[in-house]
Amino acid sequence: MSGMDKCKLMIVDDHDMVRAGLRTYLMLEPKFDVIAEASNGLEALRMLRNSAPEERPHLILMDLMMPEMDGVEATRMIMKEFPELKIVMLTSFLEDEKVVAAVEAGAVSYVLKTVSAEELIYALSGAVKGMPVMTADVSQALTRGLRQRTTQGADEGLTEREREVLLLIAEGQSNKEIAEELHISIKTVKTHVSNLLMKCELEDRTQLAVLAHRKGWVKTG
Amino acid sequence: MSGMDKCKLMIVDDHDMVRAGLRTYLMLEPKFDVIAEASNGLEALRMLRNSAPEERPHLILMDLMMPEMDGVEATRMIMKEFPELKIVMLTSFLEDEKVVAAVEAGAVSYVLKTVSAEELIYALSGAVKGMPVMTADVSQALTRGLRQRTTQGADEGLTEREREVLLLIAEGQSNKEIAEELHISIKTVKTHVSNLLMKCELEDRTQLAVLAHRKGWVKTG
DNA sequence: ACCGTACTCCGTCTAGAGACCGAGGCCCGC
DNA sequence: GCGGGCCTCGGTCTCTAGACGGAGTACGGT
Repeated sequence: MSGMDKCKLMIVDDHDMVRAGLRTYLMLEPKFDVIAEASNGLEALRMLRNSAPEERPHLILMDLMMPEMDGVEATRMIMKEFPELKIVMLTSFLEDEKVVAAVEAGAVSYVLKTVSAEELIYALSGAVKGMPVMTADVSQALTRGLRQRTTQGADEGLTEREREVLLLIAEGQSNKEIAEELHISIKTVKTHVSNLLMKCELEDRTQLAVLAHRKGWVKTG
Repeated sequence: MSGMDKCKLMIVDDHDMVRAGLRTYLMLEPKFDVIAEASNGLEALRMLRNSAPEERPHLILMDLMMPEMDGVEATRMIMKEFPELKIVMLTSFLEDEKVVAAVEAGAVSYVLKTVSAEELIYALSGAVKGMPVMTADVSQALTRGLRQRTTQGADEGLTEREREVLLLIAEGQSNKEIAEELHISIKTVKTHVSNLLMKCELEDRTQLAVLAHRKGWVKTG
């Protein structure tokens, strides 16, 4: 896009009031034009698919935590179908893993919701050009998260079934309970657990449960 | 306050943009007048203390999660010093424990950030009269949280030593490792673990680890 | 046809977990 | 002094967890 055009924005956040706040923020900068809003990732994706190319936004302000489809997953899918779009991730919390996941998914920038209007506009202006604008704490989280990833990177070598078992372990269930819940024998559960321990390089189920909670793989964590 | 007066509001939230959104929400209803804003509980408390009684707000819209002092703690302290104020808790997440804590601290209502402007104004109008306005999911969370509290309310019947052991279990350590770290014998560790299981009404160390993470008793959780 | 991966199940075996019993030392309040 | 709570340690016992080896099925790619 040329420097004189208006930059078309899409806001994706499940909180009405956050969207309202963003709109007032963006009113300060006339070059940004909010042309669409969605309340979750899936809705955003559908809106993009159902719109003509010239109607699509240039930039998407995407919340990280949303129902239906979260920001990381939505970013991944949107970047696959519409790689020309720039996505800025917006979030309340600064979690190392999430920052890494967002950047890996294709987000240009990662902005905390504590930003002022000026800071946000600065970050968006950079993002339009594909330039990430990160505050010091975000970039620290990014490097910290990457370092953790490489040292204990056993994130996704897990089977679907193994992930199921892991989640149940993280709920505090015994092998017997897991076997009943999944309709398999205890022996099979033990096999899965052994494989999990081997892949994650841990020693017992308690450490698996701790890992799952630390990584945020379990809901009520 | 009489029905004709304007209702003076204070907004407490660490996110600039949420405050901006709330202001635009409240512009729809002229009887509400936002007279003050704070970005955390401590700041709100200080503002109240440094203001004359006639300058103080009638109603406070308080975010739950904030730096410095969170919404529950702030509510507790504000209600102690200014019991005539009504406080509406505002949050992104529906956690049973938090709802109970908020109500116990003295909040009139508990509102999710997903509300629309109309719903928020309705809730605030009720809160002014001291009437809690809860959506179905919030009241469900409240009753669920209260039930959990009574059934497994063994939050603080734990000994100092037991808490130490619990934290190490929540780190994924074995009895032997815990014994070495605390310089006691394995037998003693087993005693503490048994007492923990009895007091928390759980069945094994993995469930203890899960409990500790769920309750947020461990840092990297 | 062959190989690789995922999922399933079986038996055996060892070490740890946890229950249940008891006991001694310590400190504090009655 | 005496009781009670906390921390400590011991023994015995049962059961689960997990390791290890083997094996069958199914599905998909080469």
